Amino acid sequence: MRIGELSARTDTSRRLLRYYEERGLIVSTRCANGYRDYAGNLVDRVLQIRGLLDAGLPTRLIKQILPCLDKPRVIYFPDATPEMIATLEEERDRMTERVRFLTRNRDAISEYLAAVKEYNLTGSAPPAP
Amino acid sequence: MRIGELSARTDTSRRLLRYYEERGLIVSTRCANGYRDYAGNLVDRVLQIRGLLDAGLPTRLIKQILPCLDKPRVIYFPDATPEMIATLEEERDRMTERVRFLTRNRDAISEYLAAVKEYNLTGSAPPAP
DNA sequence: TCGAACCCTCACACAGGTGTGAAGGTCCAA
DNA sequence: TTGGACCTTCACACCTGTGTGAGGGTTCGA
Repeated sequence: MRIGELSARTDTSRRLLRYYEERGLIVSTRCANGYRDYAGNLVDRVLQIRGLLDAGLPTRLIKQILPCLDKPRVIYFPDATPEMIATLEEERDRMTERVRFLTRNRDAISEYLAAVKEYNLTGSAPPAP
Repeated sequence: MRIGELSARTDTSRRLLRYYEERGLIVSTRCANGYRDYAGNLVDRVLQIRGLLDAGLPTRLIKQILPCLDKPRVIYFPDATPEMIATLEEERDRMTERVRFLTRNRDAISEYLAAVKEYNLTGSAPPAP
C-alpha cells in the first residue's frame, strides 16, 4: 500500500511515517515512480510504534526492541549481543517501573473520580477509608 | 529546605526544580534574601512529578492531576469542574491504555530474554509454545 | 576579610517528536 | 490535455524537558 493508505489506516501523518522510516523503525520498498510501497503488516507495526512512543520510549530504543517482539523471533537469537541483552533488561525494568507508577497514579485518579461522583450524588463527602 | 537540599534528596537538578515551579507543579516560599524555601513534603511531590513525567505525561496534565492525588482531597471537591472531570477521565483512560501497552511489550521483552537465556544455556532454541 | 559554597535571574542551546509548506514529479479521470 | 489527488525531498519551525553558563548576590567558616 502507499503512504496515504497507511497513514489513514494508522491515523498517523505521512510526515511521521517518513520519519519512522528515516529512524529505521519501518521499511518500505519503492515503486518504479519512486513512491513508497508498504507491506500490510506495517499497519500493526506502526500502531505498536505509536504505542511505545506514547509510553515514553525513544525511537532509538524502539528500534532495538521491535525485532524481539516479532514472531518467530528465533532468527534474532544470533543478534543478541550481551550489550543488547543488558539494554533490554534495563529497559524492561524501566517499563516495569513505569507501569507501577502509572497504575498507582491512575488508581488515585479513579479513586478521586469515584469520590467526586459520590459527592455529587449525595451532596456530602464519602466517609474516609 | 533550600533548593540544593531538595535537589540532592530528589536527585533532580536545580534547574528542573525551578522549571517545575515555573510550571506550577510545586511551590516555594522565599526567604528574606530571595532564596527559595521548600516544605519537606516536596520531596515526595517531586519524585511523583518525575515519575509522571517519565511515564509520558506533560507538565500541563500533571499540574491538573496532582491536586487529586493529595490527601486529604476533600477540599478539592469544589474545584471539580465538569471539564476537569472529563479531562481526568480521559487521562485515566489514556493511562490505562499506556499500562496495557507497556505491560504487553514488557512481557514480550521478558519472554524474549528468557528465550535467549534458554538458548545460551542449552545451545538450542526452546520449543515453540 | 577573603574564598568557597550557596543562591538568584536570564538566556541561549539541544534533542526528540511533530507540523507545515515549498517546489516539483506522477497518475488518472473528465 | 488539463485539474486534482497523490507522491517525492528538503527545510524551517514549534514545543517540551533539560543542560549550561554568564553575571551577580548572600552566607559562613578560615
